[in-house]
Amino acid sequence: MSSITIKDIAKICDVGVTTVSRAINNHPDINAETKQKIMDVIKEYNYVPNNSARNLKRTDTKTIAILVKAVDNPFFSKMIRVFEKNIHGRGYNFFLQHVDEQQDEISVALQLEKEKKLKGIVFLGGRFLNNEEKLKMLSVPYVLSTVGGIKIPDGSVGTCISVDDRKESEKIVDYLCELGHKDIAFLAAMADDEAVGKLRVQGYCDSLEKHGLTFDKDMVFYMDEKFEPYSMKTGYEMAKQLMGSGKKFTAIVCVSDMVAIGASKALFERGKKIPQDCSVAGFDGMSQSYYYEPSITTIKQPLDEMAEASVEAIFTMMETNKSIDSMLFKGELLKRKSTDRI
Amino acid sequence: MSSITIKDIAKICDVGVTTVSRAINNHPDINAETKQKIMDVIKEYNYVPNNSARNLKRTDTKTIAILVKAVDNPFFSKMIRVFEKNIHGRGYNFFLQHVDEQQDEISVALQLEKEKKLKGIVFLGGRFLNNEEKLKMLSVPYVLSTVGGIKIPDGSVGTCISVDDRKESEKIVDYLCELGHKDIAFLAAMADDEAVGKLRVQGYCDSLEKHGLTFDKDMVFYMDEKFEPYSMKTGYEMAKQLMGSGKKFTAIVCVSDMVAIGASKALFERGKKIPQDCSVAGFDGMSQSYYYEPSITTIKQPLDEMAEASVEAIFTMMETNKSIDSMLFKGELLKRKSTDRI
DNA sequence: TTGTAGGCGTTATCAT
DNA sequence: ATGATAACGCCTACAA
Repeated sequence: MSSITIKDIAKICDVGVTTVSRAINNHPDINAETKQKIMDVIKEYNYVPNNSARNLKRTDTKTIAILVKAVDNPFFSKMIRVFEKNIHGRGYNFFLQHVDEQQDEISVALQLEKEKKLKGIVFLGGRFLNNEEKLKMLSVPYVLSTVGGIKIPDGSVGTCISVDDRKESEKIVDYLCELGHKDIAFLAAMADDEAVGKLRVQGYCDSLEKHGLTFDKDMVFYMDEKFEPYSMKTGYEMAKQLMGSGKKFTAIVCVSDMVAIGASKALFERGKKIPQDCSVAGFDGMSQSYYYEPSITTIKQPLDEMAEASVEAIFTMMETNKSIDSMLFKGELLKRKSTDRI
Repeated sequence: MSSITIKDIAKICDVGVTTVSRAINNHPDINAETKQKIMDVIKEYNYVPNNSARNLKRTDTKTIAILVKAVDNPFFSKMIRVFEKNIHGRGYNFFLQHVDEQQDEISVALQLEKEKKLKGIVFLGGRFLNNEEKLKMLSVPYVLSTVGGIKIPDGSVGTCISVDDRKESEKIVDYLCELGHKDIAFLAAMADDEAVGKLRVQGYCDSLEKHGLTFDKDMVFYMDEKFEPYSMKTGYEMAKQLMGSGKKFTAIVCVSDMVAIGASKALFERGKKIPQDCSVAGFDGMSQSYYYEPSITTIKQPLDEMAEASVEAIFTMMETNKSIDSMLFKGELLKRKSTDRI
């Protein structure tokens, strides 16, 4: 049952293992004929080199890992394509690894770093707050992509790339204010979300203040742990809570497009019309927001740019071995049908 | 720069490498104190065992790989959770690997099988038609999950698990017929999709025939390669094509919920009302179909059951080393607002 | 152009 | 309970 190895191939071809290795790895100094013969035998016997053995021995791997937290974030799949293109374009391989909700992404990275002899790591999403100690343990450069506000600890090489959550959140609330809304509810992330969640609420506050509106903490609703975060379901539940609260509101700003869709459903169920009875805004700029009826006003995150910048950053850091300043990207306000003058 | 190894730990603790290995792997015959001391040192030095070396040496790994084609299929993420629960519940580890559109999933599996010493493989989605030769090369049992109609070649151990695409497609078209529709368009998968795509079209035909309606090939629209398959965009484009064709239709059945959402958008753009002017039906039963306005009539695939059956099957095959008959699951017709009497 | 031998970091075997 | 040592499968000096 033990499967075929390079030695077996060597024996069959009546050559040394080195020669087989050369054939496999496209080394230059090998006779074309012998190489052909070896490749034929390899194909015939379905020989597949053992990657563990390779990784163990190899030194210069030219591979970058992308660790994705929460696979089901449709948001990320577009970025991954950009990563792929750009990384391959530079002659590197990349390796996509999913990190599930319970796993700690840094621990996974630490393992992979050794196992695959990585040159760099891109984290797509994830929680890094209060994790400086662990980040410091990473011995290769890393990018926290779509993650803002993390301080890169001295002694490690990394950077953060994200949209300017606070400013963009302010921007979309500004828009609603300009449309004449004064009672604007906010459907936020989990109460303990210190990163994205908090920043977007702050932007909301910034805008209210700027427009002379008073912030009412009861107009902010936080996700319940028991629903999937950022999901339609959670938006639906929050909107029901809002409506049940008796608070008066003419607009709802949501922490994500999916939440906005869920909230809209709750409004429709109560017989409300969007935007006539209530305006609804999202955040992220996912294609769902366009296809929904009515199309949803949102902030489009510049995913392509951010992905490109991430690759750029990781390669720069791999060369210089020095951290780069964090980058904040601007979003784009997409004015659509779900919002209107009051 | 070379990182710390088991030998270093052994030296620091003044014990043999074997003892350290025992500590790491929770072997029974080791003194509790020495074990504690070793674990402390490991923590202090942030030692992480090299997985490549482990995999190389290990024999009994108790791990199953799940290869997912097209991560961004939101459809799969729910199943993955079920897999996780059930596999861990049986004391096995599992490893999630993403396979991108260009990669050949069987080749990836072949590599992983060796690299990770896998005991079994679950393929989630993917194309396997005319790939019997390659499937045969797999030396561990496998399940093709959400994939129907593939013949498991002799000489390998595997099975297929999927919804009964043909029957369920027939079922939803039946429902539209019962509502009085006679001009039913079908937005299908790619023309060359011999699996899911073809089966669902067949179900459509079955139903038409049963109801004494004549099949009109011009009422079937296939996805264009240039759009992302099964996406809202592709549904949108197909619906526009349909409307541009001049064909009369009172209902549209779509190959997926996402396609249905895209198609709905196109209808709305032309000022059509759903379901008053046109009924729309999807397939899959994704939560999106519920949250959309109007909620979309669809066939709900029993994802949980299918995932559980997949795990059940892989473990059974790992024990018996014999293939299992393919399984077809029934879906559930969810009657919602997007469809109505003509 | 080709082959031999040693070692990558770990675990398994066999002593002690 | 613990340790020395030989694999695991591959790559890479170095030698021929």
